[in-house]
Amino acid sequence: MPELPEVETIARGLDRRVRGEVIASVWLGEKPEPLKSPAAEIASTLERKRIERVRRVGKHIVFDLESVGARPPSAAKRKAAQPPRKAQWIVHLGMTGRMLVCPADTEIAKHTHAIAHLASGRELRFVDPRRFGRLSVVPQADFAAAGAEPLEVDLPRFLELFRGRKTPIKSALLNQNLLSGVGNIYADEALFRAGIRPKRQAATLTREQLTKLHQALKHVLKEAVALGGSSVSDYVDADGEEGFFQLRHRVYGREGEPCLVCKKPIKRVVIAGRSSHYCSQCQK
DNA sequence: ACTATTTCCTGGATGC
DNA sequence: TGCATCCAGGAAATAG
Repeated sequence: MPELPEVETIARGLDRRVRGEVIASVWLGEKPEPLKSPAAEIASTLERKRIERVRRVGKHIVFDLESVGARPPSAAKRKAAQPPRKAQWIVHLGMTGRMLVCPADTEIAKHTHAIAHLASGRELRFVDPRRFGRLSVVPQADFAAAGAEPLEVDLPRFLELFRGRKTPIKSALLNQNLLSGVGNIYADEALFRAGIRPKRQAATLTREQLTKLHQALKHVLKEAVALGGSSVSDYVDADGEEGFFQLRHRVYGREGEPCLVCKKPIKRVVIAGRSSHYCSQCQK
């Protein structure tokens, strides 16, 4: 389940492997579900573009693109409607989405929904069994996440995010319109490190508690990025390498196991349809 | 304007 | 072994 650290790891790997490559042509699968933009628009936007850079915004992978096609032959034509020279390809991996870079003769995996044929002969493939992932294009280069970047948000803005919110703090952390990039694992891990129960109403948290949460969230995300993310289920990065942050999980996926601080069994409750793990002794 | 719930989707785990 | 059922969850859609 790719969250900020996993997407960051994948985006860095993709940047290293396909930066500077030109997308020659694009194949899109039959089923339209993973396509947020119309297929024809995706294809026409991606083709004959150079990948200038690959980076992460929230949980999205952003490909910054620039046209490489022949210049218009005349000034008159240049004035006519030209496709934008700059554009962005936005990929959301959902739960099970993967971006593979491989030689063209590599066998096409089941659930392959999109293939970008690169001028070098290699291919960039989007594979997503559960089809929660989404592909879209931004004709200009102005994609922005809805919420704040967790690694950049300062304390005053962080405090402001939760003011007056009656929803459980866990739900608020998962709300991408508030913070972009936090998912189930890192919400649970940050709340444990901050000593806050996931069901606590966001608005009832003290300034001191939110300050602690602000620090805990940044700390846990940075540590996870440094370790290449958490490999649970089948997550691997762009090179097929697993992350190691799952070895540092203190509550996520540890229901019934002893708290690493106080030895009390870790509890699991469902909040907004999501498993939430916490220690009833250490978190209040 | 918020908040809570439902829905989408498939593979792996579980139970009989 | 086989078959049915449940579960995982990001985020959009829907309901309240």
